[in-house]
Amino acid sequence: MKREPENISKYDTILRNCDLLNNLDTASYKELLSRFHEEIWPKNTCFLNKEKWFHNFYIILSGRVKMYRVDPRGGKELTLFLLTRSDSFDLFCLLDGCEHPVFYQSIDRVKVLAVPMADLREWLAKNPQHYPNLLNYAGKQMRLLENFVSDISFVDIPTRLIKLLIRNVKGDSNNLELIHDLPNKEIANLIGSTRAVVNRHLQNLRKCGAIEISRNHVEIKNLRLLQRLLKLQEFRSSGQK
Amino acid sequence: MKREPENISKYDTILRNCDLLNNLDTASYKELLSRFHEEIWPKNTCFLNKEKWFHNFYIILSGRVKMYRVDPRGGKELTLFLLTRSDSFDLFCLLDGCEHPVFYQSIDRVKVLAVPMADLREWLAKNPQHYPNLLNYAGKQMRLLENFVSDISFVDIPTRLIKLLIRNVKGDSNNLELIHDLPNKEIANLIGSTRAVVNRHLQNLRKCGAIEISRNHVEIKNLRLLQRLLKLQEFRSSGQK
DNA sequence: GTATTTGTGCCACTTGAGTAGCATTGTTTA
DNA sequence: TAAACAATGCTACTCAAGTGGCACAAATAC
Repeated sequence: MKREPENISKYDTILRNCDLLNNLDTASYKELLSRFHEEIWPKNTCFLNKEKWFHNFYIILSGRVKMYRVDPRGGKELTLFLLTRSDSFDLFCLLDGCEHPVFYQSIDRVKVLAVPMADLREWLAKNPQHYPNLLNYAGKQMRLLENFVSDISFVDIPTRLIKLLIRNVKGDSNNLELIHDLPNKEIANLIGSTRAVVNRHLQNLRKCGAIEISRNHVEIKNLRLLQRLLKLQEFRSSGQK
Repeated sequence: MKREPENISKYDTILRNCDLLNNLDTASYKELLSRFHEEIWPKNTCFLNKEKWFHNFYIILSGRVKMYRVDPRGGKELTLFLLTRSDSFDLFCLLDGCEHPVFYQSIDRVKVLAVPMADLREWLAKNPQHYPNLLNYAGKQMRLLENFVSDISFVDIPTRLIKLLIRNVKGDSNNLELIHDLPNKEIANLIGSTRAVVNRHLQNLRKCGAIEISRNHVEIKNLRLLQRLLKLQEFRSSGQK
């Protein structure tokens, strides 16, 4: 499955969009990429982090990968990050070299570039001017996690659902990206809830004309309405106090 | 309030224990410390992050500082990190240079070493061999956040409370550190709950002899029992599925 | 083409966490 | 020392979220 860097260069736009690789000079960029090779994983492949990821670092070229935790008790799942093109993992292992007790699963057929973790560390040590890129990326991820914590603790399920939908519309269109074709169960995992509850609230949103639903498909019908509902939820909560 | 580095050297053990400064060579260490100055904040001083912290980076010498978020709606609080001696902040701003929408409040009279964020960045750029320290620390914090997310989403309040207590006993003793003198309200903020609910569960733990409670004081009476209760909770939850 | 699996929609039901309120008891301050 | 304040202990109540179950539809496998 190994390929030469020349072939890799066709992914330039994807890679330049990756937080770790943007604004690199051509020399560093090429040297780094020469250490990568391409891998393809079929849909729904699942790995425990420590087995494999511990030794490689990946950048996604196409397809989606979810990083999630499983409740050791009930088997409930929580999706921490839904990774897509230009995202990379596992940042945790890269940062501190420890195991990371999470699972990864491909949601589509996925193409990645892989590099041995040790190679990447070596390259960083040799080109320390690129550390700030990594720091930036780490900061970004930490902010996402922090927002997740406060959302789960402050915000109720219907509001979290609306926020999820709004966050995933592309630009000013009504087009849902990334999550439009997920089953209710996966949507529930993204906001820390359950299939039945998410379905209940999706039905409410459908009934008021904000969205349309079919099997493995959610479509935004009225983004403005969703935004108004969000404001309303915030108002209602504060009014009650 | 400025002091010379000679005075600072008396804090060596505290500073060497700080994740950012351990295993530095003496030269880098001294050069870095020379840029710091000491500050003292009275008890219960509260700052919004972006006003002040944006420009300085702090290492705590003594006393506790909580980093927390406030629900814009209800005014509910969530304590994200309870920082103490050898901890530092704000890591988020240091990493990516952006504002960080959190509050900081001193819980005790607090002594810190402060350094302008720009100085620290400059020092890092000049001594890039020390970036890995920072990466390590960032990784550690991310893991804490990730654990927080999954705890809030998977684990019920009584269990989170027991985990908080166990996590804060010093060594093998029964001594609660860091949180032993907090009011119920602050304990609630630490696990994402409310005063009344936390009190309810603390009473239960008291009634079965695991802890003793008085005003602004929680004491472990039977650590073994707490650990057994924790196992029991995990068992009960999984048994129900 | 049939069987099986996967996802949906919707019911009735349970429950843990949050809320409101208040009396009581320490602690601080004037 | 009195008054104000802060923290606690408890009660009764509400409600959102989760649970269990089932019929039905769509997709997939055989």
